[in-house]
Amino acid sequence: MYVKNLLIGANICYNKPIRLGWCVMTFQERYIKARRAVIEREFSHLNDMQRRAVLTTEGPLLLLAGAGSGKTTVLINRIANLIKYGRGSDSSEVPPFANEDDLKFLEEYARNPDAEKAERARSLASIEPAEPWRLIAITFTNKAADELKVRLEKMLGSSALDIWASTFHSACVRILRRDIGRLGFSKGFTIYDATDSMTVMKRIIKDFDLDDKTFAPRMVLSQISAAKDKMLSPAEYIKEAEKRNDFRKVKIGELYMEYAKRLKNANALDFDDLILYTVRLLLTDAETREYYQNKFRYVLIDEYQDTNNLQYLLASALAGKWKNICVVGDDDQSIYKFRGATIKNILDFENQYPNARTIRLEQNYRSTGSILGAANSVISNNRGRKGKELWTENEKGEALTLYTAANESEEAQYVAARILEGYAKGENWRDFAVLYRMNAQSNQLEYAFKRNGIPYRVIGGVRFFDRAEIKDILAYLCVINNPEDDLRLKRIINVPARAIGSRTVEDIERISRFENISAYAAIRGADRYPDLQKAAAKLAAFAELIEGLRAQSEVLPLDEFYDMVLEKTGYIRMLEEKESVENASRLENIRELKTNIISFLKERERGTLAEFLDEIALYTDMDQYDENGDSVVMMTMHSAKGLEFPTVFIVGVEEGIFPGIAAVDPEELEEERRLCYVAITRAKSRLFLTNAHHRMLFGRTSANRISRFVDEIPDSLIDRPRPKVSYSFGGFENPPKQPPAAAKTKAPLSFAHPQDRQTASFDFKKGDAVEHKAFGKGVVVSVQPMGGDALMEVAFETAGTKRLMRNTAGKQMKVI
DNA sequence: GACTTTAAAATTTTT
DNA sequence: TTTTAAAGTC
Repeated sequence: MYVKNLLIGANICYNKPIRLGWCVMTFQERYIKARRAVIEREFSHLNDMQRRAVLTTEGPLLLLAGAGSGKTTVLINRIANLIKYGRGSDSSEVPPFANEDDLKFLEEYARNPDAEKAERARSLASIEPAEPWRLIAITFTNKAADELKVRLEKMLGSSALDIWASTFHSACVRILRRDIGRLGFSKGFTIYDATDSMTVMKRIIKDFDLDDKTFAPRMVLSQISAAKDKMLSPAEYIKEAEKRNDFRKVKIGELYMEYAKRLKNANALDFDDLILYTVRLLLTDAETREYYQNKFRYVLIDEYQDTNNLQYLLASALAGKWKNICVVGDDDQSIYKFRGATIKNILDFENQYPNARTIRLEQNYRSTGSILGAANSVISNNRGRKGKELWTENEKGEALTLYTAANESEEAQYVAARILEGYAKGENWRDFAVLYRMNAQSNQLEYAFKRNGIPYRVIGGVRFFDRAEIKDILAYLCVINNPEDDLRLKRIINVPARAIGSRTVEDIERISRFENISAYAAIRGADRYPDLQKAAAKLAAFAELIEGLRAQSEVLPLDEFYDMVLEKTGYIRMLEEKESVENASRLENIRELKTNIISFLKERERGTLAEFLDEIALYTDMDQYDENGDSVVMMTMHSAKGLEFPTVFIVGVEEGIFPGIAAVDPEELEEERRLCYVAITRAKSRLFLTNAHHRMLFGRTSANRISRFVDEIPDSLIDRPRPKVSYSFGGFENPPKQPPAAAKTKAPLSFAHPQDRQTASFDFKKGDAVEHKAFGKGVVVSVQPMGGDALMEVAFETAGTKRLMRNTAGKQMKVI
């Protein structure tokens, strides 16, 4: 009885005042306990570790969050806690005004919360609740940042909008737009993306008369990026190279110097610069530093395992005053070393902050036991880990399936067959994802999916924002916004053709270099330079065009202005003049860009051109991926990070592909293994691994051994095919009669030859006027046959343009 | 200055 | 194999 009372001592103390002799808790202890109990109640939907992470608000915190462990949920709740209770859950302070009555109230409220008393409870339990603007949460992708924003707003209402939830890069842009003047740049800087940097570097290498094999632009740029990561200026870089008598490195240093100079002249910053200059600003300018350090009482960094040195410095600088820095990451999911990410940041966190606390989130809510077992088993072969083992209460589920195909096209057909099978059983297309090591592998899969009428989307590869027409239009907008932007000006000066040829452009370049003015300035003063006399009239007309649009950009709403740019520049006319499939899709893309503008305007009603360009500069394809459309998705394993799917296929699990041929040293191999871990843990309930006996890649056929990663999965978790099940049969035309495992049920449908598949009774042609039950009237824009089905694009009068599968949509739609 | 041919390169790529 | 850029031709 005594023992029991002691164990539940706290409860006893609630009822009986402290007079009872055996109850040794002081007022302070009881208050802290009651306060914590009150706050804990609010997060009772979380598991113990998650809750602990939410309630640990003060000081440095390392959150090791395994795949599928509810990381984002924790982040959101932690922010909510900070805003509502401040450091109440993580402090031993007792408010000086608190009395016995308050304590009793808290104790009672903890046991029996009463909505009417919530406000008093909150004020007694909180200590300095954080104003939303005191929080900064940094992620890597816009997608993650947006998700954070949306979920925070849902939870906290509009006050959530004051939280800085953004990517590293957009946070930096925000800081720099305010204060970059202190570094001698103008606030109107433009942002160069990777392609822009490449263009500049190619040009420099040419101007320097260097061999682009010894000095491959890609390699030079990555050296420069590495230098910036170490905060080395061009001069320092050269000095270091000279000290080591490294001629090649000296040359690279000179290229770096010229690159920096050209960007400076163009008033442009590349992606690395955005962070570099922000860090430099914070380190050198006390005023700016103090402003932000004071402001951000709580700093949260997501995906910490993927941060590079600069990002690490930025995070440390921002958290410099309050030291309330919470980093979330998973060392096992670090897959971006080649981009400068260093796993050291997460491994050394506890050394950097000796008083850091570490919490592991190891319960996985996503995958079956088998999938998790496979993932754990593979990753356990890596050394240099923080150590963490995921576990789950989910059921064991189906075993993994390994399928060995004869060649890559049979492999693709196998994947298609399994998907058709699942679809026939009522699963959605979007429940399937196919992951590969490199984009080049998507081709055969696309063929197979087309043959079988499976709607699909490929993420990555040729990117929307890398398409020529999109870059052209954006270049126009950039030049209008900032005519000094030489790079983009050169891109569009003769697109569409204005009879301003490469000769003239070279003259302009020479003059602008010689006079140390921008290309645009040279163009405006064309009649003053003898070399430009001949082209002067055309150049003047071009300058006139830009000036005119520039004036309009200040008065017209952005979407109307966009239309005007398309028209006045003659870009649309150029595409319409020559009718072709390519041009049609280009027009489509340009229209797509307008939807971006419109949705941007929805967010910010009076958004300016400059603001739009900022947002678009940091935008990627992944941000366009919406989970809502129903189609199978294909992407690289890298792109899949952070996503989840009921069924996942990992194709090409072969030595030389995955792990890739370049993964020679142990460190690189470990990175590949982490990539494997990421890929496996994307799957919720079913996982297929496939390899091929012979594979043609880049025009060469090779026979690869099966990936070592497969061998690292215990036999008990994976169904391997019976020996020689398929390869005596050859390609997909002669598939194995009985595909192994998982396919035991009715395979025939899935292996039907394409031509056997029922042809639809619906027939739609391009140009048909149609009426759809749900979408109303419209016109068929395109019909692309896909196996027995067809993918149609239909422009509806009110519902916009939709992509529909003929056999499905045909039931809802008729020609009118 | 526009168009055509040829040659070389192809991990992965959050911004 | 496929894509893209740079050199060559009209």
